[in-house]
Amino acid sequence: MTNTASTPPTQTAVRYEPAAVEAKWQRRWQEDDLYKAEDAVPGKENWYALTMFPYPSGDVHIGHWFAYTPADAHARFMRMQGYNVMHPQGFDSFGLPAENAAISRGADPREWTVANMDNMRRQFKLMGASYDWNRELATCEPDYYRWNQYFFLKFYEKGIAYRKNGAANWCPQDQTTLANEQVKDGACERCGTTVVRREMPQWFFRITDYADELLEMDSIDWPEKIKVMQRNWIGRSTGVTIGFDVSEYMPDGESDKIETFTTRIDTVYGVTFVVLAPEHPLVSKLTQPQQQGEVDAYIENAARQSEIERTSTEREKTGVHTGAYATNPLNGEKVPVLVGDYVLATYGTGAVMGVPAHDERDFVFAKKFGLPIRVVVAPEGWSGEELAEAYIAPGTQVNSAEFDGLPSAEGKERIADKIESNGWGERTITYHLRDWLISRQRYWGTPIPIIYCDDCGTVPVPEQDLPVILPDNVEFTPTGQSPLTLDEEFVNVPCPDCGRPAKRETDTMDTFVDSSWYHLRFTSPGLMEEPFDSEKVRQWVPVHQYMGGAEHAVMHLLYSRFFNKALRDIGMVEFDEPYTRLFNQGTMTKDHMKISKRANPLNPEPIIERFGTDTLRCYLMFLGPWDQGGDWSDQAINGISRWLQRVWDLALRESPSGSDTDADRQIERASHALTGRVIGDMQQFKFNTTIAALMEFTNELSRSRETGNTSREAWTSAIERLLLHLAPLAPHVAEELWEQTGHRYSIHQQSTPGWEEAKAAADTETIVVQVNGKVREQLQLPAGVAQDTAVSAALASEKVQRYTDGAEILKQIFVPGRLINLVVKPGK
RNA sequence: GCCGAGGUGGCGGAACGGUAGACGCGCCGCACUCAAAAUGCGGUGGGGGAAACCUCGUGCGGGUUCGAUUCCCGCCCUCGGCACCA
Repeated sequence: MTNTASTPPTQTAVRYEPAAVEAKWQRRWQEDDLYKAEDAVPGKENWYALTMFPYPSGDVHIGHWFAYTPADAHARFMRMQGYNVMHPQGFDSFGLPAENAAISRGADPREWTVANMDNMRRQFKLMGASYDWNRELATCEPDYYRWNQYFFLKFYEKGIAYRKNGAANWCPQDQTTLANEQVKDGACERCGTTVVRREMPQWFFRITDYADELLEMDSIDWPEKIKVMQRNWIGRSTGVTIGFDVSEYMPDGESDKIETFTTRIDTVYGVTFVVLAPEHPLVSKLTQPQQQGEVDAYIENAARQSEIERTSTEREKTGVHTGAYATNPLNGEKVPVLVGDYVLATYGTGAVMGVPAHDERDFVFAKKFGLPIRVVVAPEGWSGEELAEAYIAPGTQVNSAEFDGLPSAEGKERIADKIESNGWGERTITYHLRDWLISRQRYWGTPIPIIYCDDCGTVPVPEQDLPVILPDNVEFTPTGQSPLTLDEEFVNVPCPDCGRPAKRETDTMDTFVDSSWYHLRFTSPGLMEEPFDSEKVRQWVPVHQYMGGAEHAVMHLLYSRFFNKALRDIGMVEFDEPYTRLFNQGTMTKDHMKISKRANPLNPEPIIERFGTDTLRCYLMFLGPWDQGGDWSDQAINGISRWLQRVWDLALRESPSGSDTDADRQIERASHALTGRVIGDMQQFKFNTTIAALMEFTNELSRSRETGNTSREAWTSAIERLLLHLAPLAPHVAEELWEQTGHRYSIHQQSTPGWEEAKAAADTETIVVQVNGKVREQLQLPAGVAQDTAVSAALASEKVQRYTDGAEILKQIFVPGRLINLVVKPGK
């Protein structure tokens, strides 16, 4: 320091220099392996704190900081609360960007990924997060992905994995199929390109078998929002499947029925037409010769439409007659069979019964095609007039034969009974959820361990031959086939069963397979013989606290739950859910706009250089409630910087040495109150109010120092408490001050200080006096003052008397420790 | 359209049904300085008033209550998710 001579005595000689402090402690913690998690520590409960691991895209950006540093603060807090905490970090390192980098600039995907991981690991270490790096894993390593293959084989054995030919979602840009969950608004979730449908054999995981169990979420403490999104995605609906006979229109005297699904069987007497999806197999058979041309043209046109166009709700409903008629089994009526693309081939049975009076879409369709609209569920007070729009709500059965007069809710049950007893159909449950399509026609992923033999068919790779290694040096020409198809050495293998020449499956797995079980691998990352050590899994999993963004609500978080249940069913884990608690952080913006590299950049590195990691960490947590995201301000971070500087000065300047017991009591009161607030807030991830409480305490200490009456003991203990609460939030500066105030390393191995409600309580309390609900006076009264004493004091106040003089007091409300409200009737 | 979260000073945001605006930013004033920066101290919702104090005020309209940002009913707006799911 150059200005020591001119420094006034009240100034500290050494200013807070974050860079030096942070480098020093990061090195020390690493040398000492301070955050290494033992699998069991006597007397401590385990706490598995997990954040959704990152994709190694290249740099740790501000969004990573916003996701990971508050999560780390919480993990650190739990450690100080006496838990044995494991907080691991790794890389979700298979995926398209690596391959796209290979295509666009000839980089090797593995080298590109490894270089990114090295860089990001370095940047992560600048965060000062309490990660146990001994447990780091990367999903692109054979030691990891071989277990994806292992699980795949187990699932195949159990029938959970299967191969099926069908129309799959195809992204023309990424040149691969996608799972339903990865299609948003008819476009690829990753690149935004409109998805098309393509017929091809693909591998699936039978997630639909778990649909009902996945709906059961009472045992997990997750945000309601995520639960709702999962429920909606699974989309369970209960109804009736009912067949409409079309035999007389079938070629060659075949007999057949159109199976339709409805949730409104109470409206079945109002059916005036039946609509098939263009892709429905009966369309070709039922189309009568005179309609053939029109139907063909319609189907061809529908096929050319994109998914977005077809599913737009604004679009006009279109359709065409097949010339065939179907018989309603309940009343024997024949209704026309049409083809319409508002009916989806992928939902229910791909055919619907049209009830225009009681379904908005059917209403529009009927109006357009001049089909009859028959009311069968009457609104209250309905007297036979025509409807201006479809009537959706419940009502009374009419025009429904023997069911007339019943409330529609009851009609639903009775009609379903009748249908079932006559064998016309049955009660059915349908789901929006489809099986998880896991095949990807891409290189940078886990090879699917299957061999196709002309003689033996589909042959699983024997377990002892795992892993099927992803070869290096393949050609990247996005042709719609996996690059692996061009690797002769990879593709051509002898059949494991008969030894004759056979070919390997060349598709790779969806990377969401990798992230479905990584939390298990963190318990035993180096293990060679098994995917994980069951004993250690028992010690650590289910994950106690999972943290990450809500964008994975129906992808990762749903897949992972499914995967856990499938593992349970093959006897590999014992619990039903992978993540007990979940917390979703919100999205960070800058100037209320999305942060993006190009349009609205916010690079953390210069911020760290200027203010230090601790300041950035605290600022991100101070922005607002973590789950609501936050808006970055270049100016406001100064406030945090100033505050930490003040903490530094308070801790290091010479302590006061007064002997005023009142001053000491005041500090003690503030100290205990602080701890109570901090513990409550930190438990609930309310970092912003935690920091506000610490700032208030800092202000209190500053005032106390000004008066100089506080004793050395009281002061020292207050500073100690401040540092202990600061430690999870600003770990470096807290550690440095801990050392400089003469404490033993490390502050991060200390416990949260204790507190007592009684000591946190004030000796006097402010009682607000209201007259008719308006605040008129504030009285300082001894704590715990009784109602009559307080009221007498209030009535003695001149300010209160102004409003009570000559008035009649009707009522007194007394809230202990808070207020008095005098309800008066004014005199005169 | 449906589901979820929100709407509070110039800004980010606090408030078990009990003093609305904690804490911070910004701004204003003062101190320190030749000066500036940094730092420290004080002030800072609107209107009125020299002040004491009065009054209005938490998206809009009602209601419950001694008392409502908070609870209830009906709207408006913003953000996120889903959406021809039969």
